This record gives sequence, structure tokens and C-alpha cells, in this order.
Amino acid sequence: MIDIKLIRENKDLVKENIKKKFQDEKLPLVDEVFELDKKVREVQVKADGLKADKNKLSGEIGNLMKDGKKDEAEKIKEEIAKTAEEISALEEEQEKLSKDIRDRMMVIPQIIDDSVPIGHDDTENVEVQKFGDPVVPDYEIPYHADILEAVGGLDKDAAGRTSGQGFYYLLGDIARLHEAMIAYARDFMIDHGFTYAIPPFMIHSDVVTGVMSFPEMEAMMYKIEGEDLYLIGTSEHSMIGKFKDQIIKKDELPIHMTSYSPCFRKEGGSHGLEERGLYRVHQFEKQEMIVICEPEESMEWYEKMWKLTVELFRNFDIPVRQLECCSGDLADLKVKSCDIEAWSPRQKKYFEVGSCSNLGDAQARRLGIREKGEKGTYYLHTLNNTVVATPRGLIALIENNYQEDGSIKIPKVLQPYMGGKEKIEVK
RNA sequence: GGAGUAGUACUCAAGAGGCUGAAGAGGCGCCCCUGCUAAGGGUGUAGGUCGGGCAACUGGCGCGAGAGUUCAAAUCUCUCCUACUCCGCCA
Repeated sequence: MIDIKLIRENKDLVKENIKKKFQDEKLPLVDEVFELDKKVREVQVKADGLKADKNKLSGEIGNLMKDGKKDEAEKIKEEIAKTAEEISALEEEQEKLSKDIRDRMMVIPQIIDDSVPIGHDDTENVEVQKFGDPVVPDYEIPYHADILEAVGGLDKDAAGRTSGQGFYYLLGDIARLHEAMIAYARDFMIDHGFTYAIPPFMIHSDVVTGVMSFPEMEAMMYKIEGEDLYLIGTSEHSMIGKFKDQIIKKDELPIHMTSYSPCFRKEGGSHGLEERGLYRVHQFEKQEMIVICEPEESMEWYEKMWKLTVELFRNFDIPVRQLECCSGDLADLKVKSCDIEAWSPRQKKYFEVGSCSNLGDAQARRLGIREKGEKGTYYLHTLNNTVVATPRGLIALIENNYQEDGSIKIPKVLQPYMGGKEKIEVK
């Protein structure tokens, strides 16, 4: 959500931004909000004036009652009744106008950064930089699920019976390797000065609507029946939610934390589930990083954050690239965002393994995450980035470390987490 | 899950239908004392949010959230959330 003052003071900027995102159908909203806002303020002035009168009269009743002048008090009561009617009519109008404004504000996108490349959709995202050589070995790399089954590391059939499509059992060394990646990622982030956190895996609805847009919520979040609880889709939700309605002291900033959680997603969107594999599933695990900082510092943090993910994947011997999200593909809450994509030697292309976003003050405004400075209270900026999410990270790892004999080489940095094991052999 | 108690500004806290946007304190500013620090003394100041006004100012809302009673609610009633204590259950 943007600051409505921006619309009062600089409509053109807001419209320009909408055009950049190719959401021209939202352009009329800006003028509508402008007019509605004018009207709602007029109504408020009128209503506030009447309320002031009413409060004054009410006070008089108090005095009259004390003096025992009941009759006069009764007369004033009648007067108040009339005013009260007018007030409730105005309040109704005010409420309706506010709702109309809110509905529109919720879909007017966040002002994107000047550096964001202009484009319509994900086909126009921009590759910024590659890290490591995207090697294609001279032997065939099988589909990841087949590799995993060959080493006895995956049972999707059983998961189908217990939980349905989109779930999986990881077994033996593969399950261990999966957790080794998470454990390594955790230690990697701790070494970079981030505070480790394990957050709640379920959160209330007000936190959900604070961190994501409504369509996202519908497509992603699992609701617990009969409770005001949702399973988190990422620990970002509970980690940013942690600071809801908080005024953060200057010496506590920047807040930078790394959190672990399982993530639950309906995947109700357009892509659907991938039937055999582990690429798109209802449940995965993720090491995440979040930052809450001063507005001036958020771009600097953004750059630092995505680079950490690159470094981590390079430590797993996985070639990656940074793909910058173009304006049209950027979610409405985001100021700037990029994906880190891992090389797939099987598909001979890169695929998404992480996503780094600068949300500006959008989440902070919705959730009330503020700092009190000399210039008054203001909203902070929030950022989040994947350290590693797996099994997707696992797919990248096994494809890039797959040996001709079907075994999987374990990257050096992970060996200590695997009891010194150097490879996983075919069964 | 049961029973009880509580939730007031950045923090602690007074407050039991009109005199409470909220005493008091911490905090913060300045000054004094002290060799320096801790502590102490004096004095001043502010405190959420949405509006109106060029401004000085000024109005509404706001005491965990929501609804209700009343001319009038932090205060009374209901529902919910959260925390603490006790009991029960359980990894």
C-alpha cells in the first residue's frame, strides 16, 4: 500500500508507475481515490464539527444534572438526538467512502525503483549476471526424481497414499543431505552476522494480510479449520509479522535475521503441481533471511542479500545467475526484486531457487512497523531473501553433482554435515 | 481443556459513568553538584492517530480488538485475542 499523500501531492508519479507495470486498467483508480479522498475529508470535517457540538451539549447535561435541573437536561437530550442522527448518517457515508478508498489503495502498486527494467511479464525479466560455468556433461542427466529413486532417497507413492499429490518422503542419505543443506545454510548466515530464529509456523489472518496481497493469500495459504490460523508459506510471514505494531529503537536497527521453517503452499495458481518431481510441492523447508532497516539503507541491503545466496550456491558447486524481475512481473508490494536461478544441466537452462525482494515501506505501512526519529514517526523498510529452499535446492545440487555412474558427489562444505560422506551411491 | 487475574502512551503506572488525552515516574532537553563515572539536586519539554488552518492554533477518534447500553464509557454488558497463576492432559 502506498501513502495516500502521494496521490494527493503527486498523482502523475503514481500513474506513471502504474503504466510502467502495464496495469493501465488501474489508472482510473488514481483519480477516483483523489476525488474520494477529497470527499471523505469534507465529510469528516462536517461530522467532526457535529460531534464537537454533541460533546459540548453532553457536558452541559452533566452540569445540569449536578444542579438538579432535570427539565433543562431533558430538553438538551432531545437536541442531541437530532444531532446524533445527522452524525450517524455522515459516519455511514464516511465509512463507505473510506472503504471505497481502501479497496482501491490495496491494488495500487508500490512505487518501483527507477532501476527496475521495464517489461510486461516474466519473459522480459533480465539476466544480470552469471556465476560459475553452466556445464553440460557429456553424459545424460536423468530427471531428478529418477536419480533420487535410484539411490533409494525418494518415495512419492507412499506420500500419495498418506497425504496426496504434492507430498513426498525423503529417505536415508537424501533426507540427510536435504537437512545438511539447511544446516549449512543456517551456519553460513550465522557466520555472516545474522541472528538465527525459529518462528511460529502458523499465524493469524491479520499478519497474513499485512505481509501479502489478497490474491497471493488465496493462492498460497492453508487455513486451519475453525481457528484464526494459517500455515505459513514462508518464514518471512512470521518474521516480518514479529514486528507488527512495534516501534523499533534506532540502536536495534538494522534488524537482520535468518530463520528456518517448513513452508506450506496450496500452489493454487496457474502453474499447478509437477506430478512426478519435487519442483513444485505443497511442503518444503527453507532457510530465509529478513532485514528491517532505515529507508535509506534498503537498497544497499538488497544488494548484499542476493549476493549471499549466490555465494552459498557457489559453495555447493552449483552455477547460478541473477535474473532481475521486470516491472510487469514485480508483485504489487515490491519495490525491486530478483530471482537467483540455478543451472540445470538436464534441461540446459536455469530455474528459480530463490527470490530476493525489497518491499520498501509497503509491509511496514500495513503492519505498523515504525521508528521514532527527530522528524517524527516513520515506516521502516523490509526485505526478504531465500538462503536456500529445499527440495528445490536439492534438485539443483544433485543435478550439478550427478556422476556418470549414477552416484551423487557431496560438496565439500556439506560433508561434515553428512558424517564425512563424500558421495551417495546407487542402491 | 477448566478456573482465576490482568492488558492504559516509548516503558512502568494511577484511574470504578461526566472534572481524564489521561495524574505520577522513567525517558528526553538544559542547568547545578562531583577530579571523572555512578548517583544526587534544580528546571523545562513532549507523548498515538485522522482532519481543518498560511500560521498561532483547533476538532474528531483513541485506554488489547470488536460489538452493545447511555445524552455521556478507560470505567457497565457481551464476544474474541493475548499474557500470567493454579488444575488437568501430553511430546
